[in-house]
Amino acid sequence: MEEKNRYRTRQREQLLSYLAEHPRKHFTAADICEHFRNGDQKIGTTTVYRQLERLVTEGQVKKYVFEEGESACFEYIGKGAEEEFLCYHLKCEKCGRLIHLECREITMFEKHITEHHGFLIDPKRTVFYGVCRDCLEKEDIYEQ
Amino acid sequence: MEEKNRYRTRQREQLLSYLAEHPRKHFTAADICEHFRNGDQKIGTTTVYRQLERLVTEGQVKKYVFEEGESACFEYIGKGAEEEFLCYHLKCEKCGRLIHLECREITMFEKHITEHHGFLIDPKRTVFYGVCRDCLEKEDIYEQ
DNA sequence: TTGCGTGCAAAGGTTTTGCATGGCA
DNA sequence: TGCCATGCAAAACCTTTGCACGCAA
Repeated sequence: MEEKNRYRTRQREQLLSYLAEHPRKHFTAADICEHFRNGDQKIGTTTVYRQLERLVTEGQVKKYVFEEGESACFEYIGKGAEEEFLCYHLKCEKCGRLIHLECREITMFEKHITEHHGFLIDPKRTVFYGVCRDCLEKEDIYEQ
Repeated sequence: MEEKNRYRTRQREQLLSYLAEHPRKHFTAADICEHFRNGDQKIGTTTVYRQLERLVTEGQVKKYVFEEGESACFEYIGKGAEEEFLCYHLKCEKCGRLIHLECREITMFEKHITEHHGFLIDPKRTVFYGVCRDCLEKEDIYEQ
């Protein structure tokens, strides 16, 4: 999947900057549209959706779906080294923390899925949802 | 959450039977509406949604919500052990197919993540995005 | 008879698409 | 100049709601 010739437009730059200025924050498409609704900053809804889609494909932004009926959330994760670019992410459903997973096991698992199930996983799109260590400990305290 | 007085209607019985006849298969609400579109089997859309919701509440049916804007999937699990039926899914980004993953490796991987990364993965929410076998083959033919 | 269930039509909300125009390289 | 990007309006989609009628118990 080669990067085609792409243009740097005002809209793309502004959108990306905005996300990058707020790491660890979740935005819905609507949030972003709202922010870029006025004056010379204006970005149309369609463009917001299309650029977000591209950024997710490129791996600069993660997309989450939490609850049904809620809009998808987007979070900036940046453009790191090539390796980091390809790493998987864990997302805590309790506290929202995003964990970068650096792990040899997953490479093996990936290979297994490709070879035995004929499926090529896309790490940029894939997110492991679950509960992180800290939140698990809190649960233990309060629920048991 | 007490069960209120509930009626056994033709629609409910037929819907439940249909699901029960296809365990481990996932249906969208649209699939079900489609199936019950004709003749004396007819069930209205609203009823399908409302009964599905009830069945989920009762625990007889599992509901997966993977992507906003895409339909939720429903899967019959019966009245028995609920946890055993939790499995992972692969989603093809090309053709949109949702694939049940039945795989021993992932259990090992899951365990590794829990033990070494302190993160408990939620299979209900987690989906592996990528490209399925069929679409990979098509790509090979046309793109190379 | 009582009140839950059904289903049509319409609403609600998010995301996508068609198409003409705009703008980067 | 050649493409890609933009953005308006409209469509597409999934799901929920209002409301009158139907039907199980």
